[in-house]
Amino acid sequence: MAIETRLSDATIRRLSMYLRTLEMAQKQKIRTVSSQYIATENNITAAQVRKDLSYFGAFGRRGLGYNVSNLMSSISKLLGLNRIWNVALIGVGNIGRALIAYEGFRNRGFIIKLLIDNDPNKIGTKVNGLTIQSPKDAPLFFKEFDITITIISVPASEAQAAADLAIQSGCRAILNFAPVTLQVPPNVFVRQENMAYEIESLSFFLTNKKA
Amino acid sequence: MAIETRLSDATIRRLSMYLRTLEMAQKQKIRTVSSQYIATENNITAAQVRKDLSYFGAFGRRGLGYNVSNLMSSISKLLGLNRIWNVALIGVGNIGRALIAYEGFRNRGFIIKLLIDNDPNKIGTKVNGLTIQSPKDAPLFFKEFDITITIISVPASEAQAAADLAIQSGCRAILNFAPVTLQVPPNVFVRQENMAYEIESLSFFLTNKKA
DNA sequence: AATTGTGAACCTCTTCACAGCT
DNA sequence: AGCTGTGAAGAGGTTCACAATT
Repeated sequence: MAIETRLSDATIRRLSMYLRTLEMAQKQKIRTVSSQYIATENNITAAQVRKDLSYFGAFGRRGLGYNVSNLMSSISKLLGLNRIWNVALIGVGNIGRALIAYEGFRNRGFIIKLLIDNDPNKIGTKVNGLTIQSPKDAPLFFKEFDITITIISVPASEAQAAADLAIQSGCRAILNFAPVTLQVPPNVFVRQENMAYEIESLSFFLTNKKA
Repeated sequence: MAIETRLSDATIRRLSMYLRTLEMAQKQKIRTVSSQYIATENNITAAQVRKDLSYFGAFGRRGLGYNVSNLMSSISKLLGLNRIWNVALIGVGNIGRALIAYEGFRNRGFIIKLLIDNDPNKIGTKVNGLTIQSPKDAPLFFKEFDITITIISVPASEAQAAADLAIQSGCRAILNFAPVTLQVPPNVFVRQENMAYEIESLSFFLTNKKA
């Protein structure tokens, strides 16, 4: 099915949430769930769940609900999770190392195949069986490993250069952990992952909203 | 100034972005910036910047723009960043260790003072000078270190228990790295940090939107 | 001339409410 | 009776456009 409607980022993120809810339900041998069940697990409304799914098709049965295993496989397909994605990681520091070992990526088919760092002391050494490569060899290795997604975990001051390198090497999707807004061409997708922004919003609420 | 208007999460997150833009401007010895300058750096509109700031007061001068250093200190105060926040971290695994070393927290006054893990082999050992404590001693240590924010970096299956522990220990703000929607009382603030959700939204776009 | 601050218009996302299916 | 799918209504967030100020 072609996706025509303008979909919000929020809808896509919620699909990921629904998928986890379904996985947990399946572990508990639950065969069928209602939109209300999914909603309660995620602190949202049942109408939101149904509306989100309706953008992509009709997956449920009126009066009965959704078959857990069918809906899981539908959402997996929608999110492009029924395949392997080869991932490069630029910046093998503390955060980078944690991400290399992170099961949450590997479990979903995101396999880190290429490590890049500009520190001469790191280049040539191995982390988790992968040799750290020099930025100047990036275009070569991006092609060799058929990289489609790049994770940036360098300091803020180097993030734009890292993004430029990934894009020059043919990569169109970036997950950025540096606290910088990257400037990229319109055909490149960027997701910002910002631990600092989130903790700052907590301090804002603690400071201003005496609950 | 009392904050009465219903503020969106998005506005708060953008304040963090503006603060970083201002810091970068200051490093370049820029004294004054326009809303357009801040907007361009963050890929948003100038009207959005002005509207966001207007919720909190009038920080600029018509015809001139915003004084960098004044606006920095105003936003810092708004976000509650003009002080130290004592932070506990539950779950000293790969992600946890990276967060303990993460400069982005410390630089902003978020100081990790307490480490908790339920692995008997870890309890009593030290990481970055901090002794890992047992969950059963949490209430005691939360009080002793005056913890106001808890970072959860345990596996998904243990995240709710970790949140319950933090809340029982008197903590009202949680930064959650586990891919689970936490159920908490209405007076507790939770921010979800989900690396997996973000990379999945990249695979969605790569799969569906041939740009 | 440049730029802010802001009410109003606009647009997008969420919720409602109910017809339609099981 | 129970629950989905969805058009319409409602709420919320963003952009416009311009008066006010330097």
